[in-house]
Amino acid sequence: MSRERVLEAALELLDREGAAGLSMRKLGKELGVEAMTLYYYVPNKDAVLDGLVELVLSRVRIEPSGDWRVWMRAFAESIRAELLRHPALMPVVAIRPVATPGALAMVEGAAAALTRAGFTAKEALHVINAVSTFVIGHTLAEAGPDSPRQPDLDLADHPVLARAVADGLGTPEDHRERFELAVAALLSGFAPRTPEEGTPARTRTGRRS
Amino acid sequence: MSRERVLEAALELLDREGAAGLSMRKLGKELGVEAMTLYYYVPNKDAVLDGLVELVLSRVRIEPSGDWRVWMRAFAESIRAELLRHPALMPVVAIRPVATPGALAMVEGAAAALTRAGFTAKEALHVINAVSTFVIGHTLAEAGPDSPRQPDLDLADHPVLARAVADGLGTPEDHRERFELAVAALLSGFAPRTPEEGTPARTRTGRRS
DNA sequence: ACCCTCTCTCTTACGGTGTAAGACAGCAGT
DNA sequence: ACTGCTGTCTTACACCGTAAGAGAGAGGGT
Repeated sequence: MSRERVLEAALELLDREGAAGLSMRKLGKELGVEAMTLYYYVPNKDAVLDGLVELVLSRVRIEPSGDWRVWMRAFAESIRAELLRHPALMPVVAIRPVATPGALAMVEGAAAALTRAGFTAKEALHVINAVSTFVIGHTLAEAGPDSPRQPDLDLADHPVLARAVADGLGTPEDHRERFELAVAALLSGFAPRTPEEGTPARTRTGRRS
Repeated sequence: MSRERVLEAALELLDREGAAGLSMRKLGKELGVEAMTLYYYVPNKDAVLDGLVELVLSRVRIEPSGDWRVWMRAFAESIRAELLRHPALMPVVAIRPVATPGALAMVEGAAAALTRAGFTAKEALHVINAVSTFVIGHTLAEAGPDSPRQPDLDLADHPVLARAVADGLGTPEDHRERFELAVAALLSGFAPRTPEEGTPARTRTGRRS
């Protein structure tokens, strides 16, 4: 028994039963142990949740080399992928600012790479902040409980909405599509004051007035 | 006594005591009434939370006329402003998809305006989705509990981070600044296939390679 | 052999939660 | 006067996080 085993079991329980199903007593039962025993390995439930967030987010991959827009996009997609693996964790992730050493190191690495691409330190963190908050917001909407459709009201006199739904809005592929579109849009809106290493402002969604 | 009074009292209690302080019993006490009485006006606690989200979000203003990027930005800022008025509501907003008739009407209005600016119905909803999920994600990070600074680890060997903090990262003005920057970036990344009504792709952050 | 200390698990208990079930008061209509 | 509706209350249940401390077992020192 160890903090690691507790966290693993907690994550599994969370995935299986949802956020409401994760209680200290059930978690104890899962490990064949009484609830209070867990408190030997973990100070309280909040610490378990923090640990879960840390655990999941530590699996995010980032490889800051080459065109910064390219690896930033990969970074965004990696966050989204890890989060979508554990939808019930989303509300937890949403509230908890991650300040673990690992996360800080990751941010530092990305920021350093961005400064190498011509950004100011502050600008670099702006970019990182914009991307990560966007990803969390978007994934939150994606993974949350699907909106309770009231099928009469929906399309009645909302022609544009109706049109979009008919075009496939709301399907899983659509989610992915609009995520990628939005990330591309967001990244295309940032640029270092003094661009280095080749790759000038890649066109991607047909802008360039 | 009415659903409205219950919701008002709930919002006030939430603002005053935080999310953990909003319980049916305390809410009852606030209204000079026993907890169970509330269940005459509201089916359950989740409905109260839904009502709160609806209430706060219904105050968001949107005026879709003129340059779409301009009113979209105002829309984003309006969402942020209303959310920041009730920080304790943020975790609640984050989870609950809003599908009330009012919200739908708002979305429809914005989408219609965007199609008038040359967007496809689906594209229009992509833009709206991108902006609103971004605003929620960003405001969540902003309003959440500030990260527990461990002052030794922070700047020790993270030079870029240290540099950014020295430049004012993390201050309230910085929050606003990076919000506006990111929204501008995001919006500048979208464009209708067939732009109409004058205003071509406004420059705002010095891109234009 | 003894005892001591440390590690780990347990039991018990407290004050809180959301809410189901139903009793009861007051008032309206017939 | 009786009926039925509206609004409030009481009681109760199952669950939660966790504080406090008891007790089992192992290991080492004397």
